[in-house]
Amino acid sequence: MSSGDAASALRETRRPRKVPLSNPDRRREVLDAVLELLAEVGYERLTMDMVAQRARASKATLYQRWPSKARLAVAALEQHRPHVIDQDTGCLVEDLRHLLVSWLAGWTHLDRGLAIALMEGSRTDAELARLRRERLRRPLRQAARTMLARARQRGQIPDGVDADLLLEMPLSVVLMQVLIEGEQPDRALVDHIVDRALAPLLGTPPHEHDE
Amino acid sequence: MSSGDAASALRETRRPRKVPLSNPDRRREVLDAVLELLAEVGYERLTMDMVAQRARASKATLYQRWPSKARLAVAALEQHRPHVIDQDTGCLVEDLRHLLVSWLAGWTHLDRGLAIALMEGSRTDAELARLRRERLRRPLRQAARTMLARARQRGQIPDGVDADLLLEMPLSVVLMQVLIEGEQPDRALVDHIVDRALAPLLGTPPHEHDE
Amino acid sequence: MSSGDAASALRETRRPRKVPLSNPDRRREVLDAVLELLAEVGYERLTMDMVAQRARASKATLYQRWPSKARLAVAALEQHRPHVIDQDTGCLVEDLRHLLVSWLAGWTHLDRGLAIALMEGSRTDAELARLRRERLRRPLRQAARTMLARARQRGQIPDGVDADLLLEMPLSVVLMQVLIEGEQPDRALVDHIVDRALAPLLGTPPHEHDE
Amino acid sequence: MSSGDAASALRETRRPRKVPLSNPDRRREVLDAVLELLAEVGYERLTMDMVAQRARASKATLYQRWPSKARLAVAALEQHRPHVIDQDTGCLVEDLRHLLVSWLAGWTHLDRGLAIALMEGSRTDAELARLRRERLRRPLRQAARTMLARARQRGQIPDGVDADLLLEMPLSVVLMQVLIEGEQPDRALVDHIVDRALAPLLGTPPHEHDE
DNA sequence: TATGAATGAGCCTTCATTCAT
DNA sequence: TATGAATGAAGGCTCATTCAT
Repeated sequence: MSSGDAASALRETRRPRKVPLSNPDRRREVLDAVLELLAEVGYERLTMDMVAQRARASKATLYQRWPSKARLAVAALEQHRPHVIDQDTGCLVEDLRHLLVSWLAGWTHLDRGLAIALMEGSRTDAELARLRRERLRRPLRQAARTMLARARQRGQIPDGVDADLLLEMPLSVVLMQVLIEGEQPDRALVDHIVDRALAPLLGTPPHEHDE
Repeated sequence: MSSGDAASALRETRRPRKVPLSNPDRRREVLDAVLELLAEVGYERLTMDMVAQRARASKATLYQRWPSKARLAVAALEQHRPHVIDQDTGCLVEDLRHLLVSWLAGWTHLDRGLAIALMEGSRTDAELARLRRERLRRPLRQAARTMLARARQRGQIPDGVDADLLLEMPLSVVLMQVLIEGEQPDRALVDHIVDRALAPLLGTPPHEHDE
Repeated sequence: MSSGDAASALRETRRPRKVPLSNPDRRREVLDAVLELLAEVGYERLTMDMVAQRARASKATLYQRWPSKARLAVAALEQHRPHVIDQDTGCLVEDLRHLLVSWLAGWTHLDRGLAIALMEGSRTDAELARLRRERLRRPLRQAARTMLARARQRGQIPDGVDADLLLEMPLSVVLMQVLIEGEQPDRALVDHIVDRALAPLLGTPPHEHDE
Repeated sequence: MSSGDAASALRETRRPRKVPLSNPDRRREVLDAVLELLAEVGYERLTMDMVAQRARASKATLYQRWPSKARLAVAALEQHRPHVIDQDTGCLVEDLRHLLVSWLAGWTHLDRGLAIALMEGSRTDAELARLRRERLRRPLRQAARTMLARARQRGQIPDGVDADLLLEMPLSVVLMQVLIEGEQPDRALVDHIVDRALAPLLGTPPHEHDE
């Protein structure tokens, strides 16, 4: 009998527990459980028992691969990389809109909880603090770099304006909405910011966008 | 001299505490200890033992006044009201700068920790969730309302611009800087945002400011 | 204003707390509260706070008069004396019935709880142990003594029978019913025992009694 | 000899406990500790620390197997089943004597304390209340059923007598003696009741019994 | 005397981590 | 390697009792 597709075997939540943590699919399965729980209850309230139960592993097994709760959380968050797509529309405002929307699209219901968990855990774990800094805004910023370079070349950035702030401002507004108000971010918020602040301030003519 | 000023008695850090919690100064002293600890370790890691120790009270005494850890935290945060000053300079950009700077001035080293503690605790306590929503941005927003109304009357808000976003954007940038990057916010950051984004975008001539 | 009838003043559950414990009515009021609580929650679960609240006194006041929880409970139970009436009907079986019924009549809903509380508290307090022994059966036994003497004189006690057991048996059955089964004892149970055991065994002709 | 008999390993009171609670002998050992403590201090005053200490286990270990103090007590009492032996001597009075004596023989020094603990705990725990009803008299009653049936067939039960009371009365007397007077029940008490009440009342000739 | 308030010593329960198989 | 089980060290909350007014 060939062992077949390990991932699909795991998906059948049937008995055959026995897949070792050396198996990457099994490892991912465990880390996904951790992510879910971090998002649901936060870092402090996450217990190793919860993880063991949801991942159907024994705590001792978890400790075999990850030496502490903090390191397990770090491993889980390391694996969770948000993705952002930069697209060249020829217009700074539209490029910004695309960037923000693509970033939002990657936010699942997990991410709000994870962001808070990351802040919580950062107090006591340096690795988590590093992840917090790296993950929450850096991906978007990096993607934005080339986009803003294009805009500068096209002369779309007014004199005296720090281009980075053109991304920073809408991004921060969206993140705050999520973290503080606790609401799910959506495309409408991005459009509102773009259309009622960035576009008029940058002197870009109003854009027709679908939906 | 009679038994005299209770507050001054408290200041002498002599053993025989014994000042009752019915004394407002003593109560404030305890709540301040709670605020410090919330800022230091967060809500989940805050223990009643810590509070008792720092406030030099027994846990039983604390429970006599506040029926649970959550309610104690709420009481502490209730007492900690941020303050913001609106000043009419005749110029939207300068009014904004003043508002943000006065808001920042109210941030002590506590506030970053408290903001995170508030997010942490919100997961499990509805009162804390309410406080999170009320405290983190509402005070600034309300102060901003009249300021923005003035600017609109003066015709300083460009067509198509949602005036609220003119506050929301710099404010969010500062808050994110604090929460995500973990840095102390300072006047320089406010000035940077105002001078390198808002002013040029709003077409306001560069302003000379001290420091 | 004359202070009037202290007891009636107490009954009006209005403000005028202030009656000192030196007042016997006030003292009785407190001890009644203790009895109620003992019956409701037992000895161990009785707290001084409960007593203070129900009696509308401060704990410190209670401790002024009674030096400990155990002594307060003892005082309350001391004051609660069951009463039994012996009546001469000329017939042993009917005398017994009357005795048991009069004893039962004195049982309020309190007594079951008190009996258990007494056993609970007896483990740690010698005074309560003494009360347990004295109160639970002695009153009835003493009342029974003369009754049984009369029966002996009338020749109603068969040869070889220990007269004390003629009381002890039905009494124990009723007490067990209460303590173990947790049911309220009633006249029907007494009648059943008398009519379906004592009377036939003693050769007494069946008696007509109203229900 | 291999690692061998777990029970004998337990008997050597050496340090390295480590025998898991999955081992029935170890489990019984723990539950026996609970029974002892229940008998000694009652239900309310029983603490998990006491159990842990006497059973040489950690509290956390206890909680792994039993989810609460109440359930642990229930488990201990469930395991402690009184036993009664019915023997056919051809004579109702002697059958009764045997029944009561065999029941008494099963009473260890524990049972008085347990009976009280059961009444205490019943106030707050429904499971304990059930146990109280089931354990304290039911075993004896059931054993008595067939015995009384035999007696009825033999015509040994006088007209008008409720046979159940013939057991209930002596049984209650003994139980009350134990619970109220706090004395150890012994064979002499049973003999006294049988010889000085039941036998003469039932018209059975005096019986010679040893000791 | 009556009381508002304080407190040391627990109590039940949980958790991250480690053993032994 | 995976796991069932054990545990020291808290953590939130309560209680009998004592102060101070």
